[in-house]
Amino acid sequence: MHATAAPAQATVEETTIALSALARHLMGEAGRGFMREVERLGLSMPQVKALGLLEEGGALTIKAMSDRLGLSEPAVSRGVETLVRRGLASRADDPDDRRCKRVSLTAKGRRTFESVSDVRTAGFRAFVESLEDAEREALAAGLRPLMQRPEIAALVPEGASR
Amino acid sequence: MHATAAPAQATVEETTIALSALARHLMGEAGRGFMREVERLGLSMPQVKALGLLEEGGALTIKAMSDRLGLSEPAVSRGVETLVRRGLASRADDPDDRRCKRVSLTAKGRRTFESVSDVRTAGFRAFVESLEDAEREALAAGLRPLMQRPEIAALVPEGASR
DNA sequence: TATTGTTATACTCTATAACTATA
DNA sequence: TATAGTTATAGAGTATAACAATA
Repeated sequence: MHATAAPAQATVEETTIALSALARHLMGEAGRGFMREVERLGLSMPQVKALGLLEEGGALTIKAMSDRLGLSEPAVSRGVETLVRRGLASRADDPDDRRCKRVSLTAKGRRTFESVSDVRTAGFRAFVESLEDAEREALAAGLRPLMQRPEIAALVPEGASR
Repeated sequence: MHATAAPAQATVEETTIALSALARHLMGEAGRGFMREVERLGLSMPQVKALGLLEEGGALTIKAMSDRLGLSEPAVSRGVETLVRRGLASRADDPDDRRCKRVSLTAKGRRTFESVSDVRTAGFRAFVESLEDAEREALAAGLRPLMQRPEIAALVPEGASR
């Protein structure tokens, strides 16, 4: 055992435990309002995921959605059918490959996803607002370096940093 | 607008945005292995939640589980039946009120939940290990004050801090 | 022949309603 | 009369298999 190895290892475990506890708290607390909103809109979780996928992804094929959602093609086909029937998505023939259908979000679908997404963000905001100034400042300082990572920065919604 | 209000408000929004992005990253990344383990064990999400409830809660009635899981009593009754059949939970008559059944975790059920829980923690640990030393130190410093909050400290598993 | 999407079928999970047994 | 739990039934969502259209 090296003296220099101990602190880093301790920080890994300490940070893992703290991060786990925080994540569980956020999922439980902020997730409640999220699930209520999803239910209020009469959506299922896979449908919400599909809307989120389409919101970032553009015009996707059933196959592409099936791969990224981890659902069978028939399940996606039927799910998309439901979204189209409710006016949240639209289906168009692909001119380049007529076997494919291209699924896109309608304006209503986009609004619906944003509504769900806003409720989730509001849950996180409520948590942040519940913190003491010192706690919030410390948390902000701890998160700031992580936001430089592209894989995390990519998850910031478009107009959020304005 | 007061000059002192602006920084705090800015920190709330900045922190909310960063926390949202981190939470989404963790749910997506660490959640993947979690879902794989749940599937590998042939469990559904409500079953996992039920195991978690029983793990902390002790001997619960169907009614109590129904309330806390947000599921109907018949759904819980059948779900528990499945857990009992698989040897993960046990059902006993309540001697004080013979209308009630008391549901508890078996040793196998406890091991099963810990297995699922460990995979989730491992996902968080992998993220923490992926960080640079400076990032990890900063995150640890940012989380430390939050761990003083009882509602978050309560979510730390029993033997985790040893 | 291979691939995309849909339809056919069966299974699981859920909720509401009706029922049994206790209180 | 009210409550805890189960059973009956129906609806939503899923997967596998079989099929149609296109490449």
